[in-house]
Amino acid sequence: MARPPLARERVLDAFEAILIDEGGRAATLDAVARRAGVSKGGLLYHFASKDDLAAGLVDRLDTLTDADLERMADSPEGPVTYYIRTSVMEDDALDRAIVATTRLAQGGSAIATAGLDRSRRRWAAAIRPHVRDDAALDLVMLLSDGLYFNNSLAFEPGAAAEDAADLVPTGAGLARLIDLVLRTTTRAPEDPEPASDEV
Amino acid sequence: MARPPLARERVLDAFEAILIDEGGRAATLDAVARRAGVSKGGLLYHFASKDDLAAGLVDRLDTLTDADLERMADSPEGPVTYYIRTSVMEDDALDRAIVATTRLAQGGSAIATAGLDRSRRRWAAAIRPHVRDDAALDLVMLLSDGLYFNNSLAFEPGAAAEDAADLVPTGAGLARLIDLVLRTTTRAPEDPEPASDEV
DNA sequence: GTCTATATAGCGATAGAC
DNA sequence: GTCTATCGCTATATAGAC
Repeated sequence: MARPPLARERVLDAFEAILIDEGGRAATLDAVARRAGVSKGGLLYHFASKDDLAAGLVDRLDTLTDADLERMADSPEGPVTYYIRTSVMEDDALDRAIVATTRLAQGGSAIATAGLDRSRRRWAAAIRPHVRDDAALDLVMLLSDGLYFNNSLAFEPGAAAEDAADLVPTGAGLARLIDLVLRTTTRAPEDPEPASDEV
Repeated sequence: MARPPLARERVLDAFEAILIDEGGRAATLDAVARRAGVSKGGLLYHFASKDDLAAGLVDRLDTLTDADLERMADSPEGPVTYYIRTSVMEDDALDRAIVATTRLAQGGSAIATAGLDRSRRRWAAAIRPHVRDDAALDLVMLLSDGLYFNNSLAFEPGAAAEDAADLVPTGAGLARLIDLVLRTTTRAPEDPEPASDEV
């Protein structure tokens, strides 16, 4: 680890913050440097190009994913509950890295797309042993993706924070949703033979 | 409707295509005009500004949402199955409009964010009567969002089309997922829920 | 390691011919 | 209704002083 230069982290924080608060188009080198309290030249000393800045954000996502996988494995509530519960935007370091990287990916950054894909596969692999079958795994993963998708839209400049409240379940609503998912994905099915014929 | 000028539609198609294929940053007026086979001046006759171009895309999304709500209401498989099934990217007009608008929203376009939010609320209102409770509605909506999120990432330049295949269920896997969701959301619960009093 | 100044190119938008 | 030409601005990136 050998803690990286502080200015470098501050630049990365600023990049992340602008991506989240104002969207991908606003995240210019000028804007990032200003927010980080350095000059553009100072920024470019730490990150040689904008692509390098994106790579730095993806590195941060990888590191935070490592830590989250450990926390998830140790979680007393179980990996499924932990994963869904922590998929609502709580503005912690991991949430911010995910939303910021998503913004980059949607702008067209290949490295951001690959980084998101990599983290997602690691979470899926860790969760798989704790759910009934592949359909159940799909359900859990997609639900989490949906939560991030909505939270990320809710944080856009066009959306009032109050309006977002009823888009995504929080508190008791989230608890009921998790309960629903747990019943659906972790237990053996009550009716062992679905025998559905429609597609 | 009084069919709009063809060139206008071609420009909108090109805008959509570039957003989907190359991401938000690549969707410049020059690139859109080139792909549509018109000059930049020609483009700007139909859409006075880039914001106006975004507004045109959102209008298209609204219109396609109208049509989809009708199809969903008439669907013999039922609204829930219809909604989930059609949430995988099939490259039809509605899918393309949604993914393209999502790219714009993540770039920071307030009008795109508002448009997505509006369509999502209309779908939610149409589905609500067909599921058990609000938690079930959340599940269905978030699952659909998750499918779009993944499909939109899979279409990014950084992701090979083959790799995307195992990210999102298709065919039989999708059928099993829908079956799982239907059992979870549409039937009366085996254990009758204690009437909860919040929300 | 951080700054200012500057080069270069690309972007959105306008003007005006046809 | 579509074109070419061009303006003014902003973006990324470089050079070189401190």
